[in-house]
Amino acid sequence: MKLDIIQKLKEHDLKVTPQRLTILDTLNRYGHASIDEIYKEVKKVHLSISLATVYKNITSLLQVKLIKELALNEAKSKYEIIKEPHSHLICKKCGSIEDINLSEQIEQNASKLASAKEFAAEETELNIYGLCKNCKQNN
Amino acid sequence: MKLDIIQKLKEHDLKVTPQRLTILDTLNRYGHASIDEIYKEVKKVHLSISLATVYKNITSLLQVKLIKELALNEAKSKYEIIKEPHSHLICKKCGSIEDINLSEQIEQNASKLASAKEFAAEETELNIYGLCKNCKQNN
DNA sequence: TAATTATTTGATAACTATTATCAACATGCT
DNA sequence: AGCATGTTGATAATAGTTATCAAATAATTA
Repeated sequence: MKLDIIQKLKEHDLKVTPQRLTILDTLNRYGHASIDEIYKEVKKVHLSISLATVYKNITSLLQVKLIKELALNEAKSKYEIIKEPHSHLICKKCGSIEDINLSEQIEQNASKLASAKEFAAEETELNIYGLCKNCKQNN
Repeated sequence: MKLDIIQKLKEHDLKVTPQRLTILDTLNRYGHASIDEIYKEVKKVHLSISLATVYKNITSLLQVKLIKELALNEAKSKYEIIKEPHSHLICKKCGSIEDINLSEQIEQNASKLASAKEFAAEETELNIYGLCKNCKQNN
């Protein structure tokens, strides 16, 4: 089930610890989670986990590109497991984040714009801020 | 020249102080700047400006929407004066940021995707991470 | 499976970043 | 000029992140 993850950890000399797996599992279940959210959630399983352990793991998981940061305007960064490229619908009110498929058009268009400036694009990030379905109604 | 800015400040009961104008001027010249960069720069003019003053100004300028935050992955946020919508080419090596025009196509496409999810899009943000012309060469 | 090595964990100290407080001061208005 | 209100600068208080290090654990080897 998570053989690919374990393999990637081993490739980079990262050990497969229960804490690390629980962090990854939390990210999987949450989709996107902040340091605090991860910490609170992982503590349910590992009562004595240290906040520092969460930070250290996030750093190493970023380095080996198992996860990526999602830096947000006026809010704390969230982290997500790397999968296919996608965009984000970010609710300004409740903070919820929904993934949507990045149409290829957009990505192609973006890298075209970039190469016109002789910029070597590696990653395209499209974030849409606004109000989610729910918050739009209860306004 | 900056009548529109002064007007907007007054509309929101923000006073036109020299420090505040210098911060705006710095953002204008830099294009994008972090808190630290603004602080260092403004200090050249106002020797005794406090870091707290910079923070407070950034907060109030954000509130009245004269500037916006640019939250970056693995780097400190930068701030920019709000003008026409545009995208960013962000160099992972030197940290430089270049504005590019967001083709209308992309924006339209994005809000189409959003409304399909019943999401009320307010702002679309397209960031392209990679290597700038310069860093690409000296690699 | 015991021994060995390298990494990780947890606790906490150290450091960095941000916000709050408040008296003195500056701005905008009349 | 005089008043009301917002701002500044200094600094204390918080919050967020990173560094340190001994004890514990995972992975490897014998």
